[in-house]
Amino acid sequence: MKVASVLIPLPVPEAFDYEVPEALALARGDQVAVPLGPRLMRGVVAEVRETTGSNRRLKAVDHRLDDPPLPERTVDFVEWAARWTLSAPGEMASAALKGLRAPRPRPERRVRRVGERTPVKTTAARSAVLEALGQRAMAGADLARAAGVSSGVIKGLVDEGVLEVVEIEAVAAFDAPDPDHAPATLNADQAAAAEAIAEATGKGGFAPFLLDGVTGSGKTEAYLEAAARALKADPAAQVLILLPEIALTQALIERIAARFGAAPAEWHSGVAPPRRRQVWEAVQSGRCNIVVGARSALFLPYANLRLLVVDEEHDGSFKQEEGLVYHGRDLAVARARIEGATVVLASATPSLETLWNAHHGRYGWLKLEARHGAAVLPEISLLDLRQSPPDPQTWLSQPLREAIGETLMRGEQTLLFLNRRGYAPVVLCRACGHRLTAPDTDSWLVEHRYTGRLVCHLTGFTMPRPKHCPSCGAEDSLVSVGPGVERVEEEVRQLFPQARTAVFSSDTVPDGRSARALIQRMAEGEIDILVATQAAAKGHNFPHLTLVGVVDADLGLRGGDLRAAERTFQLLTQATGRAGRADKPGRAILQTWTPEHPVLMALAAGDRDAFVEAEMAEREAAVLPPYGRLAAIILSGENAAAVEKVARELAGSIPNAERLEVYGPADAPLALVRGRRRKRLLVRADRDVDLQGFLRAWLARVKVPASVRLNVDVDPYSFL
DNA sequence: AGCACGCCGACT
DNA sequence: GTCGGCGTGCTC
Repeated sequence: MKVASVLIPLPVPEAFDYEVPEALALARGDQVAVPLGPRLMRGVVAEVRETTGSNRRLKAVDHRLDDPPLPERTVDFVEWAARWTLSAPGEMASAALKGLRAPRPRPERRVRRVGERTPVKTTAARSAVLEALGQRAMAGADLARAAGVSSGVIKGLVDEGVLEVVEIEAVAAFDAPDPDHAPATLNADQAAAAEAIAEATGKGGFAPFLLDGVTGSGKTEAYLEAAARALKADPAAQVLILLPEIALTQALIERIAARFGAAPAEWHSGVAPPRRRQVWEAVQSGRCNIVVGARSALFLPYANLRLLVVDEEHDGSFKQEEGLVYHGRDLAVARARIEGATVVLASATPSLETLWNAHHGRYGWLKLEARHGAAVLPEISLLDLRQSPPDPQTWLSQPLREAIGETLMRGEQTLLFLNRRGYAPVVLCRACGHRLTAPDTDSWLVEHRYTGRLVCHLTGFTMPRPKHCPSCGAEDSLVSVGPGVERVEEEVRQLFPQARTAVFSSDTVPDGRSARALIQRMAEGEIDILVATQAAAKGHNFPHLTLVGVVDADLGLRGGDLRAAERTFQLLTQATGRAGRADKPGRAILQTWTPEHPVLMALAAGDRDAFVEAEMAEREAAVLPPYGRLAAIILSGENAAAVEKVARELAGSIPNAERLEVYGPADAPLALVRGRRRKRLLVRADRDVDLQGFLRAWLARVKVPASVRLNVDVDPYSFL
């Protein structure tokens, strides 16, 4: 008897076994319908094996589905990713089936002539229709427009049998990219990098690279050239380019279309479901060669994936925190290993993990030193706020104000960077000191003046600004504390009433279209001063921008999170890198209360190596990533006592392990979210410890009631 | 995730 | 006396 292990999209720890009917030939990767309790479910065959009967009565696979099978390597990847992240393999498999939720796009309906048949009654309108149509097949609406008649005329002809409606299956066109369409001219560094990547891809087998080059050094041209060579050597090769944010995809798609004469497939949550099915099927059948997407594109069923690029690899947005918890960059490397493909991690400020791998020779290290085109790094200076403090209730110091004024006089642009949405991050009561928080959540309510409301950035809760303090009832006692981008813009408007200002944050540009519109206005010089959060720090270039002011360079350094320094360095490098061109040198001014901080000193000196060295030394001393590994266990539930109990049981049943410690349980940094109490345990292990094995053994010892949710985050990125 | 079974309040 | 609340448990 044949038995199939089937991955089912449920939070169960393993595949379920089913008997395979004699008549059904099944293979790993096939999609099947299997009975589960009273219903039929979609599943993916993980394994088919011969057995001599079972001690358990198995249900039988119902039938094989029409949908194409997952390639074997895709199943390998899904199973590996589930083991790595300690998540249910079936749920991981269902991430690879996301494109199949929607039906194919509706077939297009067109009308055409039936033979030589003519209408019984000929009218001017009917003649015009037949004239406009000729022997073609046209969409009814187009034909009506072309003939200048109403759609009723066409319908009449169809009813009479003179015209017929034909359905044309909308076969998605994925034009083959032409590697020779418009090659870029590369400098020596770029050419060498492209050559190294292309050579590895041609040879086949797993080959990871760090593509390391400052903004403007032309990383994109280099990896696109490598992709072109890979496609030239093997026209069936597939290339995946991952970006941290959907907002960046459009620009890259246009560059690829220009370079290859054909647009790549786009894959992210904003793509319409029917289109997703087309992309899924085209990727599975190998009809599509280049995919540009967000991290979820990692789960597509590639027929022949040869090259993966993770652009801006340091970016925290690659970490998925909800649902399946995984790091897109790490899984990209794993997928490349499983596919025997080349993977390129590109960044101007690589993550310490990636730098560690490059330093230790695990990744090839491709450096782009030469600055491409005319870009020059801005001159960065630290502005000591202890010496020139801003006036009370303002946030821009005198020297920064003067610099903005000078820039304005020269007709150039200023970017003021503050990574804080809204008007004021905290609202508190002067009478009793109470800080306003969302109900059932431990996070401050942020004041937004554009909408006139208080907003919880964690849960989305909003309320009007109250008249009375909700704690002590005092009237008109609430004050807004600290600056957000809206408040800085208010200050700018008062200082420079003649300047054209705008705010760029996820509140003012909620979608890709409005973001592009604002970026365009900025690029065309219609804005003098842009106040922006990190939403504007990434990947946009503004030719007239010559001054970047960082309002609060200390912001990310507070809080003492593992990656605080690293994130701040990356973010501020990106933000300050926006300024300047060869003919208009830029400068960046960082306002700080701690100019002696090593991160800021390294930034001012433009010395990434110094920063990396200092930060690596600290991580090494504490054996933290990349020298060690971490895993977080978050318990949450509405019943605080039940959460507490599970936390205690977990703490009481830690397996013995060497070179590994468990910290906690402690309240998670946000101990209350949407009424759910949250506790956290943190595991630290040396690099060579089997962390996942330890976690599996540990969690198997404790029974978690349904009222408490347990989330495992292997290699956590943020610590909330 | 569904969908069952299983013990305690407001209704014909 | 029942109908139904969703807490707990199972699905090969």
